[in-house]
Amino acid sequence: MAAPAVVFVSPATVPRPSTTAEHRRATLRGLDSCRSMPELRQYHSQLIRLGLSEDNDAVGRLIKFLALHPSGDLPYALHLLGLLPRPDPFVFNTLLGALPSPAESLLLYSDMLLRYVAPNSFTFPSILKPISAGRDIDAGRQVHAHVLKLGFHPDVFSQNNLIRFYLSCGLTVDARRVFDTMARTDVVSWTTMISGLSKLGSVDEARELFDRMPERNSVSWNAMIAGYVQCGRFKNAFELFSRMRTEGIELNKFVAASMLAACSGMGALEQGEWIHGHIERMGIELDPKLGTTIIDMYCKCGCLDKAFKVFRGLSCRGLSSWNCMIGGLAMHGLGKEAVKLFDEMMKEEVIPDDITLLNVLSACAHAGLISEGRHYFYYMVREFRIEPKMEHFGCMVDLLGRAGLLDEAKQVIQEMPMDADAGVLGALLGACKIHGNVDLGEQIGRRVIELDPLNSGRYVLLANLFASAGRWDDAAEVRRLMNDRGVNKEPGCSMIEMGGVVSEFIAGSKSHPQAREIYVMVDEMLERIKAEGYAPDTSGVLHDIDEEEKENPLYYHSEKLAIAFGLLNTRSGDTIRITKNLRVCRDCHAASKLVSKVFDREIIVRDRNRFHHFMGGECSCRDYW
DNA sequence: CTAGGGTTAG
Repeated sequence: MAAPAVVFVSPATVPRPSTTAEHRRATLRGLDSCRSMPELRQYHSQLIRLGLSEDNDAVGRLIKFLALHPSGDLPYALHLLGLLPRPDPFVFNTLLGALPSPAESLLLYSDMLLRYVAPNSFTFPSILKPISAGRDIDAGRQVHAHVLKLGFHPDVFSQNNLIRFYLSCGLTVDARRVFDTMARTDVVSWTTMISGLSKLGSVDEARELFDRMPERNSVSWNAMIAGYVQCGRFKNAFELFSRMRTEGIELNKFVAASMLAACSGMGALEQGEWIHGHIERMGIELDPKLGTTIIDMYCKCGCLDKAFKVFRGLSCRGLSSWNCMIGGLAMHGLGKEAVKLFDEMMKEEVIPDDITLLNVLSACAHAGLISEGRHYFYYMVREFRIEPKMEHFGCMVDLLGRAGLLDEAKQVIQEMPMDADAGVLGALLGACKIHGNVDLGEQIGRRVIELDPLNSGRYVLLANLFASAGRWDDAAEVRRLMNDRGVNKEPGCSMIEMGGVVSEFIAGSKSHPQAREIYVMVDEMLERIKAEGYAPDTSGVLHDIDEEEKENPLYYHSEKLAIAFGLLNTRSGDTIRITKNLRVCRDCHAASKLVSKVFDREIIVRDRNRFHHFMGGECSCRDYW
């Protein structure tokens, strides 16, 4: 049956219902499907004409639209509430949840009490929404007191929202207290705890709850999987995912998105492709978020062409899709292409944000596009009205410094409106290392270490800078400082996926089942590239930009082990993909170039900063990294 | 022909 005709065009066309009650009903139904402000105004005037301006139900629907719809009008909603002689809890509840700040929400709540409107079980979840979002601890505690005072503690909805509130404020103990004393919990109580604890870094505590919970749905599974992904524990995410599959839980788009992020983190292309395939097989629609997650997966797994294909195929592209694609091109050193895509985005009149510009600047930095970088940096405020943040300055320092324009980089730091953080100064330090400016590097390096005393990379970089200048005593002193502070070097680790299985290698480690063959292969590999002119870069023990254990011979850096494993499991013409946690060192970079030529493989290495595509003895970064 | 509003996942 067709929907009943509702009237908001002109009085002449209005079909006249026989009774006012019928008229009222039709108007209320129509209001529920109202989609725009002009339409709403028509309904409002109609309500007034029907004498319904004091009708809670009717005006309540108006308020609901005004409060919740994106094109709504909160002040108007509050105004209407003020006109109601006997507002009911519903009207208050709707507005309590829609107000932007905890203070306003709390104020309206006290207004509600002053007008003798009794809160019901919908009231506390509503008011806790802005309070949780605004992390207002005092407001939340007051609400908690009222939940108890007014006897709503048996209400699971209210309790679940108190848990959410405490977790959003980082108050794990309070959240736990509510959770542990609940007479009845439901799946949402458990899932809220799991998700909240994970976001606060207590994934293991979350996992204990997950294992104990009486009933799990796909939301619970995904909350736990996402928890692992967010803290970088991809292996745990994969383990849990396969358990989820064996238990026959639906792989919906949320789980797919989480797992795609896990694949991105590990650079696990085959797994990622499988998830993408599953999304297609299941006919799951690509919303902008999911589409972007797939694009990100392909970018971070080294498959730019596939990322582009998905990007081009998206029916609904969000800003983040553009940002992601531009960032992907940047990571792969394709600066010109990134700038081109940015131009295309401008032509389509998509409004860029700070991330867009950051990615454009980073694209310029990775490709050495100095003048383009300067252009976008100086014009981002004027043309796009985007104020540069710390990261933008860092990017500029990186761009200029890497190109050897140390003075200009220094000038950027001096002129920036905030104090440079360790990231920005670290970029300058890196540039000093590349260009052998020991004096500036020493000065900057010491400041970076004080700003970021727990980051091993900073010490290593400064020590290496001293070592490269022959200042061994200074280098040793920096190392001593690092050791005294108990800062440990992050061990270099390389991952490679073969047949859907991810193998991890740590420098010098022999724990892999094929370790013997791999080490034999490394030796053969090095012999064969030596014939092509490879000379191990052993100039000084601490010579590399970063960071693999100097105690381990250069030859058994994790990257070389991973390449050897890749060679054992591929044939001539194949591609080997490796993901590293640190930056690729100079020696491994040189070796990889030659291996790609001698063994006829394309080797794609993702390091901490960017991608290197080695082929035919060359690297896509043109040694500019 | 007195409903309408609230919580967990990317």
